[in-house]
Amino acid sequence: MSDYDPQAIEAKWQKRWSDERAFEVSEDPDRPKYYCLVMFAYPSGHAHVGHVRNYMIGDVISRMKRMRGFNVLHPFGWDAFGLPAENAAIKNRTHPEAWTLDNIAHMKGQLERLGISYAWDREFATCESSYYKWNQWLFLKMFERDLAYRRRSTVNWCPSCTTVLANEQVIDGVCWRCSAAVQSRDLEQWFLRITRYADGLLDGMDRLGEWPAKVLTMQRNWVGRSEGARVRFAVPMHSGVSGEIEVFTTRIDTIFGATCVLLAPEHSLIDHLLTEGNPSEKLSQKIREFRALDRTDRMTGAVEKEGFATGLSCLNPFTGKLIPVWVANFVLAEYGTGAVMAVPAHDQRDFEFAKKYDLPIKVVVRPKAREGESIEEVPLDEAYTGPGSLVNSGEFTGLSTEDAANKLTQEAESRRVGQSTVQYRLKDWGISRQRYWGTPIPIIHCDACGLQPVPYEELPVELPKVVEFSGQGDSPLAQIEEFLNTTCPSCKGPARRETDTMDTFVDSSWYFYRYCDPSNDQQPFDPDTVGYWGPVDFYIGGVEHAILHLIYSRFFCRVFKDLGLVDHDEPFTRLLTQGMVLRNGAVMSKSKGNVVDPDQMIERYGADALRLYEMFVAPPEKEIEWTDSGLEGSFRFLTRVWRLVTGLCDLVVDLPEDALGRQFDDVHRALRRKTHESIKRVSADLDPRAHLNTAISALMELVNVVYGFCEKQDLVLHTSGEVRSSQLATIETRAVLREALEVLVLMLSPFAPHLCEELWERMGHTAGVGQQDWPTSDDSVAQADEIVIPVQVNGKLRGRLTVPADVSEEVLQEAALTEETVRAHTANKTILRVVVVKRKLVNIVVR
RNA sequence: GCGGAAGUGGCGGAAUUGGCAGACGCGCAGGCCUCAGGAGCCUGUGAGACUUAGUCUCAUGGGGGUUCAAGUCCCCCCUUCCGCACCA
Repeated sequence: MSDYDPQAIEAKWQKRWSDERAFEVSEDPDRPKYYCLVMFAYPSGHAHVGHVRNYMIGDVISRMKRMRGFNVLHPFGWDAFGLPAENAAIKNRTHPEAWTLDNIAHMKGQLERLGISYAWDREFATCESSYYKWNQWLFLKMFERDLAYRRRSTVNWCPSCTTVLANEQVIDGVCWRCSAAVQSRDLEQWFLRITRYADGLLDGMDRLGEWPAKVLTMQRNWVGRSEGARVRFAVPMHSGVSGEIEVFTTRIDTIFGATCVLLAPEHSLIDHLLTEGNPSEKLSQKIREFRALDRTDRMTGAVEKEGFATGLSCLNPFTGKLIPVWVANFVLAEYGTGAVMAVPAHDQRDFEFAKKYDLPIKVVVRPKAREGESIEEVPLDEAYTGPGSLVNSGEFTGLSTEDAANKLTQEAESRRVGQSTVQYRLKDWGISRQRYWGTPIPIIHCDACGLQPVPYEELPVELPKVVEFSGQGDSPLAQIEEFLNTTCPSCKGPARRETDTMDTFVDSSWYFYRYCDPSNDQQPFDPDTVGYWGPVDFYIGGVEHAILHLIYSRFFCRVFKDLGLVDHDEPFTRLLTQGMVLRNGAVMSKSKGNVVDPDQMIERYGADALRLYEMFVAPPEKEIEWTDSGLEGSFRFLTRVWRLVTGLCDLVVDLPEDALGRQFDDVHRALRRKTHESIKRVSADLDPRAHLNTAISALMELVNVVYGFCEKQDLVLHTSGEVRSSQLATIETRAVLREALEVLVLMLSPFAPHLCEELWERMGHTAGVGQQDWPTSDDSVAQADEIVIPVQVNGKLRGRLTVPADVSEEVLQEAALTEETVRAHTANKTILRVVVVKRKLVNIVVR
């Protein structure tokens, strides 16, 4: 009866919460809202303690915020579309849906055993047609606004997943999911025009002060805005080819030093040269070689810089001189115009290239530091890329690089040979996936009418229940005649459905809005409802989504805003990226065999101990190494709490309400002080700092102090938790104990909710601990009457003084100078100075 | 290569603004209680020295500096992790 039995307690309270629908919420304009969200789960099969950590952080914050009077939305759901389900289906001859639903059922059970305070009635899975219907709806809205479009282009192809990937899903040249090397393919694909919002995504970051700086930096790099100019170089007829080459440059100020133009191997002029010109066999050969180079090796500089003269020349519009046109393997077709002007003297890559092929190097910028020098005579051993003033630049000579850039751009514009422009690294988001288990793209291909949107009233385009998954051939949907063949909504003639499905990141880009209004069948969500709950106040998830999911969601937020469905600018006000849980130094994974199963831990120590351990071991952002002994320690602490409270609860019930108004002696005052000090510390640690680990250590200190107090009061706690000499306890003792224990249980409850509900009930309360107000500290109680002041001599600690808290500086100084050890160090020395910092320390400077 | 973050006992980690370094926990050691302890409770636990109830010295990756005072601020270096990486 009196032993801490987490299994019994946890089952009891989980049932009660569920019966009472304790965490369901509705809009309440009279209370401040708080939307606390953890990234929803991919139903891979089993949750491990790494996932659990993410959910725990959200639960602690949610429970704490509820006690602080907020109307807290804390939902959960499933990112249920995706390849693993399809692969499992192929392997096990089952259906992706069956596999997915089984996994959801299992994982939901695991989460329920952790006692997380989710509003379960808002749960949904993205594979439900009631959800993905709105993906399709949104796609059509985007199609109407030219935000969704179809285009043939070179795309990332994962040979292992047999599908296309977005740029964001290629990490260091390999597939983000399966790590297979990504290949290039030329395909017709659907894209979402995220680039339209490039500047908005950048500007919005100014408002994301509560995001980790690291994530913002990553997003900024990803968008990769750079200002510069496009300049056209005319190509006079040569071997049957002429035209012009447009280059992108951020250094138009160096254009007088451009001694060569470099083309990407895929540049259209090269195509012309190959088809209409008569290139030498050697040149054709080189171009083929360059084009065959591994895409990512080329992008990352892993291949040596190489080039070959095309035989063509072009006219530098500013010098009026003809310069050679080369094809170079390091020029990227995807970026800018696929052509660059090479300025060897002021760009390190061009410098190396020029050295290698003996191209002229013409200095056009003189560094500030070398004003007046005749720099042309000094041989360069590297490019000078810094600012300075122009030389050898015609009428622009003498201008600063900054002024020159402006003037040259104006000049280029007025002469119609170029214009200023902004270039981004960000590319439109390719969302076509040649797979089955995803949202069908609601488009119909008609030979007569072209691309036709599926009419809104025909949504959703349901995913057909396919039986066979071979893993062979192209899109599985293309093999299903009943799905494929349809009629054109416009001409009613025979037509074919689009057979690609959407990237699952579409699903996750707006699910947080759907939670606000999960069963709306008229629109994705009601704008007023999202107006109440949104944006998400606190978002918790892994840093691996720093650019993927988080940038897509910010994009969708802007689209929804343009559609008039949301009124905020950013979807997630505060972001916390939690650290991973490692075992033996590695991320937990089935293949490594180092997965820690939460169910086993719950069975041995209970969910509360598991929760507490994962929150205590390190700050939430840090990765942690799993240790069983740490979990045992947390269990031991909870047992200590259990014994303390159950052992004393007879003493603390049935006390007069005004018991705390009495006069207390030093020992009692000390406990009260600790209690109120703890309220301050724990409150500040949780909100706003989210330092959950130090909040727990403050609670542990409080428990230690209460144990010490009991010992002083001769209240001997048995192992079994019974108090031996309860009859000796005075009203005063009981009053301060009650205060301490109530505060303890209240503040521990976000971490160990089951235990605390049970203890709270045993302390004689009828309403649940989660419905209580968060305790407030009384500064007059927290204030110590006496404080300990360290005394230093020449910065070294030499003694401590116990003085009244309100001691004057003069008295403090006097006391410090007469302290015994201090005097030993000041004897026979000259006191130069005494630094007195009020309530902090005294430092005596002697010589 | 460029940028960022970090480096504190045997271990995980504490230390708002520069103000007692090592909170809290793990581990370890001793004691109490026990038939027993791998339960519980109490105590100790950075290193070293000495004239060992105490006192002193050293100590926050290394080296300099600023300051009455530095884990915290500045400069240089080392290591680790993360991000970017031919973006013209």
